[in-house]
Amino acid sequence: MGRNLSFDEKETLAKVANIFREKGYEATTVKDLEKTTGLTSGSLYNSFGGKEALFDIAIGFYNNNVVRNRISTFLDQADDPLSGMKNLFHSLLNEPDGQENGCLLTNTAVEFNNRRRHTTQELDTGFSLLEAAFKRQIIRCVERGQIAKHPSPQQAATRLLIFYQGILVLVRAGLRRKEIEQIINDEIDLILGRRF
Amino acid sequence: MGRNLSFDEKETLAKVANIFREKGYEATTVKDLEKTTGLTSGSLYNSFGGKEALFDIAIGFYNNNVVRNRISTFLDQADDPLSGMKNLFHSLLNEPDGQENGCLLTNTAVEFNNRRRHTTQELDTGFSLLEAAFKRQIIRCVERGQIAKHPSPQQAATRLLIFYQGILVLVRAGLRRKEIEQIINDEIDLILGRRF
DNA sequence: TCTATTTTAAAACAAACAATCTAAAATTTT
DNA sequence: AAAATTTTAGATTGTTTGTTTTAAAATAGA
Repeated sequence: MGRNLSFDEKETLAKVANIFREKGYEATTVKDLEKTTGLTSGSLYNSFGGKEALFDIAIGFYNNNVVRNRISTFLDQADDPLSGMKNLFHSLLNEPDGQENGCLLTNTAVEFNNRRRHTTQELDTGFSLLEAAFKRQIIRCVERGQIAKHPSPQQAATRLLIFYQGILVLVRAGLRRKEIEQIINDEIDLILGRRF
Repeated sequence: MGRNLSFDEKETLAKVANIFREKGYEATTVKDLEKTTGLTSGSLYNSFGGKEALFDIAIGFYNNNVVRNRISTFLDQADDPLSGMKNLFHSLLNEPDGQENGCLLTNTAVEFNNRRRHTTQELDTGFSLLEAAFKRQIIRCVERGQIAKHPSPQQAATRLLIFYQGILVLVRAGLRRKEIEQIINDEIDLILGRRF
């Protein structure tokens, strides 16, 4: 058995997912991947296959790490479920690095329409992850008495998913941050059926 | 003064806008442009400049023709403003050609983040066109007594814009058409403040 | 009809692309 | 320490990319 990999696979995939998130699949070159990971194309191809395979792996990584982590932090672990929900949406507007790269799932869904069937499947997984978390959170809000019993938590969750994606489109374009900031609380209250 | 152009400029731009809408900027090659327009690269470069210039021109065309035309047909010319609004949203789910290409503005906003500043400007124009039309329509709904006087037509219009973009993301990925179909009427009623 | 000017088609261009190959370096196992 | 096996870096591959050039065809105006 020869030597081991000199790089941390998760760390590399995080970097890869991030550059794909920033530039999209087509605009990202293998040279870009070399630069951000610090590896050469030989290493990348040896470990992951080609650019396309790397992209698919990166999306899976994004689902199982980034998305799940955000759901866990903002929703499941939140003491106050309603505030947690709102915080999650507000966090879309203030990305840590100041860039406006949106979400890899959103960006990929738009870049490829229904051409690439297997990414579509990964995307559906990611969207379903979000939607299911929204639904859980709505039920928690009801249990805490923060909102009235909702006629259809499932439908409300899908609405939130659409709202979530819509925000990410405008964020990605760098448009209307201030307006969206003010809208989020109202819209969530509205979808969740709070009356004032 | 030599000969005139042998092709119709508007017709060509419509085809160009459509292929960019389908495949995105990066994935569209000059060969694709030649194929869909029936012109050679020489003609295209002579008339419009390069690929990038052609893209910018195509977005302008899309705003001033496709978007404005949809607003006019579904909203401004609708006898029943509330139904017109709902019809516009439902039309997103059933594109005539069966493909799911979404909207050129949405797709472009996501493909380029805030890298390309001049497309950002055209995008803002397009989004504002939609938002302003939504606002007009809300006011018309109030005048007709279809909804109660809205506390902030402007804010509601922005919400509709976000909802609109969110739908286009899911449509583009070919996901959840049936669910969205059922949600549209409720969500519009909700944003517009109809009580049941 | 003639001339000037433009469009057009096809070939040609350099640059950039994803992908592969090669030989050397590294390190695990024996 | 030796042998086996893998990673690695760098060079190189053949394609594809966007763009330009060329010469011929077309046509508007005089």
